[in-house]
Amino acid sequence: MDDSVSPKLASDDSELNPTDTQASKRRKVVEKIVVTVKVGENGGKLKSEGPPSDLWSWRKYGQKPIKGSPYPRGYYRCSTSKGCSAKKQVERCKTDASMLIITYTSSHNHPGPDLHCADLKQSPKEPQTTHSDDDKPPTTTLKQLPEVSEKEPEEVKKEQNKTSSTDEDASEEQHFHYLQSPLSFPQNNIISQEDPFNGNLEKTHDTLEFLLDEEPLSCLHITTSSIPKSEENDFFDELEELPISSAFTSLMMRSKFWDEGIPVVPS
DNA sequence: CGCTTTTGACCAGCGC
DNA sequence: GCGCTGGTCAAAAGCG
Repeated sequence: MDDSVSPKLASDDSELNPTDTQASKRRKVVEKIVVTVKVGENGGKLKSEGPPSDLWSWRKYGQKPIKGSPYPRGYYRCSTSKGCSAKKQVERCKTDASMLIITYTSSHNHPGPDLHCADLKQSPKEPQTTHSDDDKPPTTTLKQLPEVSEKEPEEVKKEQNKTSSTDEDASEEQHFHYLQSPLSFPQNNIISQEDPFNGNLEKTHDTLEFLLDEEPLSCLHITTSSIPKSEENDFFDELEELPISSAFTSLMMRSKFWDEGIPVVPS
């Protein structure tokens, strides 16, 4: 499978981190972004650990039980573009099963899928998407953004109100979607910069920005389920402004500045 | 028929 | 130097 993926550790890290070269084949750190997502109680009900659905299509290529954690960690690779080396690891928080810890590594070597796609509730994962090559996504993406942003917040609102109490089956999937809604990432979103970055406010900031560019949707829902009403309002307020950010984000995304922006450098 | 997911094995880095 | 753990590969099975 990994057609473009060279055998073993050759293209991935090495390419991105010329400095590391062979010295650091795998375990050495690469750009790493840790995002914590609250998937709700049913999160676990989703197909195996709940496949993270982003704008990009991810293909699972491995799963391993992690020491110290009762939940296994899933390894995903971006399948949106063949040559894309973007990867992400998804694992459940050992302390809070409703929390998903998504670690993004490497960057996408291709623009990005259609943002509106995600919003439209399209299938979380499109079959190889329409554009197979690294072609650029239709500029329409930008245009659609505004619409999307307006929609998302509303939906999220509803969901929050409703789900806050129950949403068992049917909403499961939908719920998940909302959680990752690209526009709903208020600072609340738990972008827990794991240890290395922890304590570095600036770093966190960077990461946040980075996230915006890299994963327009990496956004999740707020983890703290107990959000005071007043905050909620604020939260939505932010959402309304998000559209702009989204567009901005998308712009950045297109300029693959992600490649250069290394948010986190866990020393 | 093609793609994704699942599972086991192998490889390599890291700590002791 | 050895053992452990994490990460990736590869083959098979399942699903759309």
